[in-house]
Amino acid sequence: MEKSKKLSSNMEDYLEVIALLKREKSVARVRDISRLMKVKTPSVTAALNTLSKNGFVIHERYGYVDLTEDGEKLAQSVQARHDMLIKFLVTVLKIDSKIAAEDACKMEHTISPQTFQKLTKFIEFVKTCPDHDRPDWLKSFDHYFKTGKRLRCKVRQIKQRVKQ
Amino acid sequence: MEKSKKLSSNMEDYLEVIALLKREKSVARVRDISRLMKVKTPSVTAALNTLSKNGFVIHERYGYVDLTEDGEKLAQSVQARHDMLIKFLVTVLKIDSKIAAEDACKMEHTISPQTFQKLTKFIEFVKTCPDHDRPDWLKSFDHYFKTGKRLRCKVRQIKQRVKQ
DNA sequence: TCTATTTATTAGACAAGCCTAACAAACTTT
DNA sequence: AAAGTTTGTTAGGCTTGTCTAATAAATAGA
Repeated sequence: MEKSKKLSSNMEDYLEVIALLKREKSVARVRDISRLMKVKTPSVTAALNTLSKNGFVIHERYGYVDLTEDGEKLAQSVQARHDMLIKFLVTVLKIDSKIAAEDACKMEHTISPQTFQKLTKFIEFVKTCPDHDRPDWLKSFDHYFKTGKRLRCKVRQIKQRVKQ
Repeated sequence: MEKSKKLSSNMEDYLEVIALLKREKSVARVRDISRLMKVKTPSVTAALNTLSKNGFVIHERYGYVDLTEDGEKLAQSVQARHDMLIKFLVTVLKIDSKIAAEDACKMEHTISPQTFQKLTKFIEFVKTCPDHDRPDWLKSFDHYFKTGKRLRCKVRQIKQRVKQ
C-alpha cells in the first residue's frame, strides 16, 4: 500500500463499479465487477492489484473487495461528476438518457473541477428558477432548437408593451 | 491503405495537429508534429504508419505528411467539436480560457453527435439573443454563481408591475 | 463428507503508444 | 562537392490494460 496517485480513467471506472456493488449488494466480488465492467476476471484481478498497490482498495486473495477511505472518496467524486453530467445533459439539454449516460461515462474522467463547479451551479440555477417547470428562457431554447426560430424575448415584448 | 476505421483519441489528436500545421505552415513535417504533440519523433513515425495504414494520411519515407480526404474530414470534425466546446465553456460558462482549452482537448474525443448538436444550437441561441452582450438570464446566472443569490426573474418582476 | 461447479488467480501473449539509442537520408554551408 | 547539422526511421524495450488457458480455492449438492 503506497502513496495515492492519480488514476487512469480505467481505474476510476473500476472504483466506481466497486462502489456501486457495495451500495447495491453490500459486497463487491471479482465476478460481479467483471460482469459490470465487461472484462474477463483476470483483468479484474490485475486491476485490483494496481488499485490496492496504490491504496484505493483492500483485497485479499479469494476474498471480497473493499474500498479504502481514499478509494471511497475518489469513487464518490467520480460518481458526483457522472451524476451532474447526466443531470445537465438530460434536464438542461434534453439529450436522450441513454446517450447522456454514455457521454457522462466518458466525460466524468476528463472534466476539470472548475467546469464541474460551474455546471453544478448552472443546474442549480435552472432548477431553482421560480417557474413552473423549466425557466422561460430554456423553453424558448427548446423552441429554437426545434424550429430554428427565435421567439422574441419575453422581457423585451413586455418592456415594449409597458412603454406603449 | 485499408478501409477507414474508428480512431483512438490519440490518433485523432495527430490528425488535428497535422491539419493545423497544413493550415498554418502549408506543410506538415514529422518534427513539427512531434513538437506540437509533445512526443519524440519515433512516436510520430509510428503514428503515421497507423494513420496511413487506415487511410487517413499519405506519407512517403522522409517526405511531407498529407491528409487524405477521410483524414481531412475527420480532422475537421474533431476541430469543430473542439471549437464548439471552447466556445461553450468560455462564452456561456465563463470558464478560464486555459482550462476550457484543456477540457475541450479531452472532451472533443468523447462527445456524442447529439450532444454536439445541442450545444452548438445552445451557443447559437445565446449569441443571437436580442440583448446587448449576454442574454439577461445568463447575466442572472453570473450573479447567481458569484453571490449564490437569485435575482427574481425579470419576466416575473415586469409581469407583476404590469398587473399592478 | 466428498464430488462437482463456480469463482479467483497465475502465467503468458498481444496491442497501443510511448521511450532511447543507433543509423540513414536530406538539407546547409562554405 | 564534402562536411556537419538537422530530420526521419528502425530496432528494441517499457507500461497499461486486455485476453486465453491452466490451476487453485471456495462453495453447493448428493
